[in-house]
Amino acid sequence: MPELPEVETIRRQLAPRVQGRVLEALEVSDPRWCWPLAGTEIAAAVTGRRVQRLGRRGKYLVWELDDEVFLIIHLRMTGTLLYDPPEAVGHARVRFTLADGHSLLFVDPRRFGTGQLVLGGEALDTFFAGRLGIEPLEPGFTPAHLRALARGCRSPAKAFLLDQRRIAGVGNIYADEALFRARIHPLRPANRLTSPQLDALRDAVIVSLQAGIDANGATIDDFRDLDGARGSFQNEFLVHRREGEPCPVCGSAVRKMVVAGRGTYVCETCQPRPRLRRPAAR
DNA sequence: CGCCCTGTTGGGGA
DNA sequence: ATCCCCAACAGGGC
Repeated sequence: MPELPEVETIRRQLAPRVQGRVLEALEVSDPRWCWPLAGTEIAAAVTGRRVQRLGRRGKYLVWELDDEVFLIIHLRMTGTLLYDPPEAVGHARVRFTLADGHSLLFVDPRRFGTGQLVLGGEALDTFFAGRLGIEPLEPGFTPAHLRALARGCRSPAKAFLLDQRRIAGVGNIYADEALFRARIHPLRPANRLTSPQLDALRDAVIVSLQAGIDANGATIDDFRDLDGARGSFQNEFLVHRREGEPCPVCGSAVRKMVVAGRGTYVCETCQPRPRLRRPAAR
């Protein structure tokens, strides 16, 4: 459930509670979590080290420990972090114990979440360079940059946004929201977007992600914050998961379709369907 | 009750 | 480059 805004929300809540603290223990009860490393190897590497900073890159949470030891956590679909959790919590996978007496529990029913150990700043750069593109909320995410990314990309705009190697952190929900705000149909090939459309898309990505951060990730109905509190407002989205409901702009019914293998919500009045290109003459 | 489908992600293989 | 399937589980519809 966490996309960039949700991971950022977790980071902001968690950072003041762990930064400057020493990790006293790490117990991994699910071997899948840190495969191919063993839980004991991760524990040995992080134990006794201080958390210098808790950062984020795309949808990854980055624990920067002493001696350039990095623990990189990804929550995938259903991962959650709980600070000082109650005793009986199902699907507990990893327990962090801090030297100040507090603890943190990684909970993940579906077990897609991962924790990886990276040694050295250079290895960290390599790790992200192979998987993540630009940070959409950083100044480098310019109209020119987005135009360069779209050039030569024949995939539908939705697939273009979901590819983490181009833009880091946009997931299925915020992709729908950004495309709606930019009035772009998810099926339109990225390399056939006009310059004004790409400029609008850049702004729409930023606005959509920032709206999610400003809502503390509470827009996703499943989202639990560090203290297990549920988001108060569900359904803050403009079109996502609003099949059949009226478009907030024009009132026509929001349609659901499958694009890039994911459920996709669109107002086909505001986001006109691309014309099928005539097959090349031969 | 059981079967089938869907899902907030990313990696690997075709 | 691009598409499809899969990981493992819960919940909803039929």
